[in-house]
Amino acid sequence: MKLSRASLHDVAAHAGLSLATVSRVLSGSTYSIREETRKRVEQSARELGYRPNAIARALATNVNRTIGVIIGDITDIYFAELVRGVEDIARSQGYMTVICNAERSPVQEMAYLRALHGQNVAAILLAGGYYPDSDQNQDLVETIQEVAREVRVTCLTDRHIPGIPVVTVDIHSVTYDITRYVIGLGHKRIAYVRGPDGFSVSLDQQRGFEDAMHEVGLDASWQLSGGFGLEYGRQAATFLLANALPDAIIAASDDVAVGITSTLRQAGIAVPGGISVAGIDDAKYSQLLDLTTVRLPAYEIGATGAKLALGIRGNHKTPRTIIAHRVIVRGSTALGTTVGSQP
Amino acid sequence: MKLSRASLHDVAAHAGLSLATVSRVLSGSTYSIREETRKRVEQSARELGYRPNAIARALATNVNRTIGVIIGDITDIYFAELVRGVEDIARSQGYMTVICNAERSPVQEMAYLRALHGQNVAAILLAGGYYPDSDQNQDLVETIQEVAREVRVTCLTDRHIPGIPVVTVDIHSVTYDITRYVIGLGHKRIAYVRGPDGFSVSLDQQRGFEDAMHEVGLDASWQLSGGFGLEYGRQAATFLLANALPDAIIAASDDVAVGITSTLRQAGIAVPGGISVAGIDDAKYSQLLDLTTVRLPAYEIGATGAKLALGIRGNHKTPRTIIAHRVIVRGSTALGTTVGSQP
DNA sequence: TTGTAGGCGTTATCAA
DNA sequence: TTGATAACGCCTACAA
Repeated sequence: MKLSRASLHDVAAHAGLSLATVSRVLSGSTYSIREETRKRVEQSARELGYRPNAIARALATNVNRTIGVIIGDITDIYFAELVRGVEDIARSQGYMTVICNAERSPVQEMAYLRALHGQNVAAILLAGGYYPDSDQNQDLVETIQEVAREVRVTCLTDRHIPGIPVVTVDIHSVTYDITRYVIGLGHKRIAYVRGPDGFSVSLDQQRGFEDAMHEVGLDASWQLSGGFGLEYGRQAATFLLANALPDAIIAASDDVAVGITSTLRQAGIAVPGGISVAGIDDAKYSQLLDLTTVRLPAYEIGATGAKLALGIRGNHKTPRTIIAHRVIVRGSTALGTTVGSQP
Repeated sequence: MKLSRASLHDVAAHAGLSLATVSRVLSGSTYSIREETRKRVEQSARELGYRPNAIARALATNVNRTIGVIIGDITDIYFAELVRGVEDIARSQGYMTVICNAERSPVQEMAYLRALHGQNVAAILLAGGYYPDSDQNQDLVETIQEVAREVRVTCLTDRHIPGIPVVTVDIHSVTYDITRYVIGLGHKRIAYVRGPDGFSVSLDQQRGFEDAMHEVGLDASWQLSGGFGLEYGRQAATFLLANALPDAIIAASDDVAVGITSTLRQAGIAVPGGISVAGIDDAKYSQLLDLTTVRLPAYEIGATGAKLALGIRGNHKTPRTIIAHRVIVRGSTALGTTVGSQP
């Protein structure tokens, strides 16, 4: 019996008061209202089961206490943690968070950007890398700029768009640091399993790896292209097993590292005895699996982005905020044959 | 320079046409419009950078082409897959999906329910179990019923609320089936690591385990309370190692099973040689880790729920839709000592 | 084919 | 302290 929902108008009629008065009571405005009147309004509202219409309210006030987060892949634990960071801050400020899963598609990112803009959200957080050379990237950048003229857009990945603040980890340093650590263990023949081809994060990671290798005069050309999922780890390991094995492998993500490790072990190769393996993320299972990795502060990135966007921190002008990462040394890497360097 | 956004009114003025005509062109209505007029409107809209205001549109039409999903834990891969199912269907029907992460809190579920209701979404999908005996459960049920009078609410877990359709897996059978499978391998001393205490899913699982054990006259009292995360698996395994070890362990989730398995192996216990371990979920890593488990059709549940809610399937009256699960036999379980039964 | 005007549910600005 | 009434931006009979 889908009754049509009671409006302010109905409550006013029921209470024998004006619309304005009822609105003042029910919108929690700090207006002075006679106590008895207030009571009467609340009573009527309750009897009629009144629920404010957020849409109408948003139209009238032109503010919507909602913050939108567009993420690259809901299946990736990195984004899950990032979202939790956003939500905690948003909730503490009385904002609701809506999550949009773009599945790493620029087309969908644009659609969500438009949709959130249309919803008049207070802020939009755009998380996840991009394909700099893709056909749609230019469109996407334009859409971002367009939307950003009317709502605060913050990028939670390292994009360089004038006027759009960025909160991110320094991806180049992440791979640089883990590579240096592995080199420090004495390994020389180090292979690197990349993320998706042409993806911004992959490119930054790759440069980090190469810079670290070149800096000590090692060959950085042993690279396998892949992705961030487990299956790429298995593929890479299978390929290496069928060809030649390195001393150590650095993977684009913990998932990939796990795929590599379990495939190697199934083939009878000890990790770290035979080959050292390191990942990137510090996913929740990594500690348990004793995986050496780099902790990416996903939660903090989300939280900091939300603070920035909501104006609790900085003035949304800070162009680039870097959140610190940290190499986490665990048991999937061990000293190489050549040197006994410090961890 | 936050220009105030161009409205239909502005476009009309710019094009020298009436508001109505412009609206008809820009809202994609199937009205007959002179081609030249249409061109002129589109031109003006482009020049002014017009973007429709979804809020105003929703207010005027009283329809909002968005569907809301409230999930229990964004960190849990089960919900990620479920959300993907919802999104695929929603997108195919031209709906946008917003995800709300309630973190298994009834209070937050209520808040999101209210908020989505206020947003006038086309449908709300409520996924994730609940605490039947918690203080807030009654409030939550009432909120659901209240909201459901005005927007289609569908539960994606086995809740029994009059008038609210349910799409779910038969959880009791899930544990029953995996337990029977493990029993069939010849194991007798079987321990069960539960989900969170008092949680609906845990209770159903537990009954499934107990029924299967009792049916063949085995003792079902070897249970450890826990949760769905990795850490509970490690805790449980640590406890068992310190006390007595069973022949087989059935875990409330794949994460828990992985926690158990790696902890046991680190302690030198072979899996499945020493102890068989089985999980529930069939998470994406389970195949790689060769874990025996039960495949929970999260994606299908999401997709079916969305179809139901959007009226593409059934008439939203089907009270209870069960999606099939399936035991996936892999290498973490092996024949027990007593019997050589069929897999 | 195009235009006029009323309404969607709220808030906010004036008066009273 | 309360009440009219004009926005907010858009859609849609109804008229022209």
